[in-house]
Amino acid sequence: MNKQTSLTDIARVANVSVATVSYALNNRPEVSEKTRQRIKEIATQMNYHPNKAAQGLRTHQSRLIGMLINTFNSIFNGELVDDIRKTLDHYGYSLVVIGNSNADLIDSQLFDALIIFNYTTTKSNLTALIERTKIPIVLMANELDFSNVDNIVIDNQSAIANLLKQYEKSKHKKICFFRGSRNSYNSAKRFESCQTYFKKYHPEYNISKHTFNGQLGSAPTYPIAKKLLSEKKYNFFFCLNDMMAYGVYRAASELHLKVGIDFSITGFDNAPKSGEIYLPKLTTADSQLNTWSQEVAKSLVSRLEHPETPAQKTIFVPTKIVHGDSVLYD
Amino acid sequence: MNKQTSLTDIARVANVSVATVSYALNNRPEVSEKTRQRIKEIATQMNYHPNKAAQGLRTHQSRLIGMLINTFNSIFNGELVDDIRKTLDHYGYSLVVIGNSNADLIDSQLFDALIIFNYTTTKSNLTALIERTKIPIVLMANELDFSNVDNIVIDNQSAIANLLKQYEKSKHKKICFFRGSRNSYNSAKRFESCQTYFKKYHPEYNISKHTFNGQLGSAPTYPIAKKLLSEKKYNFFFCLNDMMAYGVYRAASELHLKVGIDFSITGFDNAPKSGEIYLPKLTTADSQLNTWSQEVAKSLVSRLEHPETPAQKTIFVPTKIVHGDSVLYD
DNA sequence: CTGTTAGCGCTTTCAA
DNA sequence: TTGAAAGCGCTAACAG
Repeated sequence: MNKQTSLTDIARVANVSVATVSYALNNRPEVSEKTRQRIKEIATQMNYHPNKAAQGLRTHQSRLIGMLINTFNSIFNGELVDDIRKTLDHYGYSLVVIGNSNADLIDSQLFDALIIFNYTTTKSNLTALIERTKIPIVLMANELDFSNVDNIVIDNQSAIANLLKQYEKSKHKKICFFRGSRNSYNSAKRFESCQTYFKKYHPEYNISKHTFNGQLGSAPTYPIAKKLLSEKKYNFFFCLNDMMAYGVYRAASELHLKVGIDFSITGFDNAPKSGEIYLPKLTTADSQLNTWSQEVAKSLVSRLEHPETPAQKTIFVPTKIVHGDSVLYD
Repeated sequence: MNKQTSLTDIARVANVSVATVSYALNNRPEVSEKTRQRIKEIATQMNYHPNKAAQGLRTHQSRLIGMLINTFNSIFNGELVDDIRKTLDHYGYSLVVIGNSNADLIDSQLFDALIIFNYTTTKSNLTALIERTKIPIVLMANELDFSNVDNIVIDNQSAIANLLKQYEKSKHKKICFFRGSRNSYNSAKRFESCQTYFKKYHPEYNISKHTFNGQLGSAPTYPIAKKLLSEKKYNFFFCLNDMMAYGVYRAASELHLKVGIDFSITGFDNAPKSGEIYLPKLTTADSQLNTWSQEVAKSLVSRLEHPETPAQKTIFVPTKIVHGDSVLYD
């Protein structure tokens, strides 16, 4: 483990001061083009790479953005993370993802900003974390009111409204709901929106009595769906995410029931990876990952580059209905 | 963004020197128990958290272990990452995951060690990266010979041998293979093992002629499988991972063919999350994530704590056959 | 245009 | 048992 080359090493070889080397490598105008070239060459030859710790200590910024996630497993949306990473990269920031119990890293002044994604903890833990962390924060599945946090979340409410429009237009009227756990922000929000809608337009129908917990997964949904489908009590399955919808698909396939004919079904998320082998195509709401990741990156970068920029509080990322053939219309 | 408290701040308040504060907080014997307590209390009160950059600069170690991955999407095994993270955590190291194009972070002396997982690049890129990086490295899907790298990989060969034993015992003899791309280390290794086996035991059967590219996914596999199943040319589907096997399942279901009766099939990985809704249970090889992650963490920690420990070159993590009902025996 | 120097926050040697 | 001080590698203010 022989030492990495440092600025001092280069300075010695180039016969200049460390300052000059620093200027040269940071492309600052203080140095002549000739020296710059010479120093850059030497640096490359000596395989120089700046020491991030030293830079960070000196400048009080790391250009590192931390993303805190619960688990690398689970409902974790990789494409979204990739998108955010790329956008931040473009602005010269690096995304580093850390798990749950490494949250203490955040306190060690390693990150310039923070993205909290898919991170479930008690509200008080999260609040405490935010309160002692003064850097810009984006919450992607929460709505909390702090001066340094932007909440950038899916517009669940309008998406649900659009999805329920499909229900209104459908021939199938006996509706039931599949939701996930109560402490999933998105599942809770979506269900709330359903309730509000039904209280307003179909007050006679108490949807809580027709709601099942599919735990946001196809596996837990499948047996429930199989039972419900055989009983023929429902013919519209309103699923609060796609995975659960595919659990229903599977059950239907085994019962030789035709999706979009014998019954209707909608999902949420437009997660093609999981469902591309299912036919017919599912009618669902696309979370527009691209817009979402752009907003997240933009929020952080602008607050980082212009510290006076205030957090914008809550941004609702629009969704788009993707029309499949899983709903039978009137 | 008012400044974080530093050792100096605490020293001032406690009326001691920074050295004493450092001793106290690092639980070193040089300081009296009384002062230690007093200082610790003050530190907590002042919400002190050590600055990692400063620590790292001074000690030349960060206790940060970087994991380099290709994409956060794809064939990325979250459970495995979680396991590694937990084990490292237990030894006092934090895992941070970074994507593809942020590989330059590695050169910035931020990490004490490196895990390269699921990272596809040209061999020369990877080699160059390893050569200029002097810290301990674990490769999880590659076999490269460098003094600072351990290759800790699935024992594909013995797994394939065990899987092919199922084929030998099966009633179904018309075998075909589903593999992924050639630059997937695991897919390549597995296919190689199949070839070696057939050359030895069934030299008359040239398996390349009966091999299809399912791109390691169920979606690309599905249409190919549907065609093959209808043609009835094959009745044993040997899939180099589970996802492709589920593509075949789906095709079979649509053709009303019974898995384990009309034809046999095996997988690889034992990825329950993806397949738990498929019946009957797939016969596959379990990659024993737990053993794997332990080995990875142990290798790094021991090399970190005892720098004289040499890399052990290649460790093959054993697999275990999981018997399902997808093979019809004689 | 180039060099000298202070100092970021921390650990650790050496002296008291 | 405590403190003074050096220095990790870097940036930037200031002097020349």
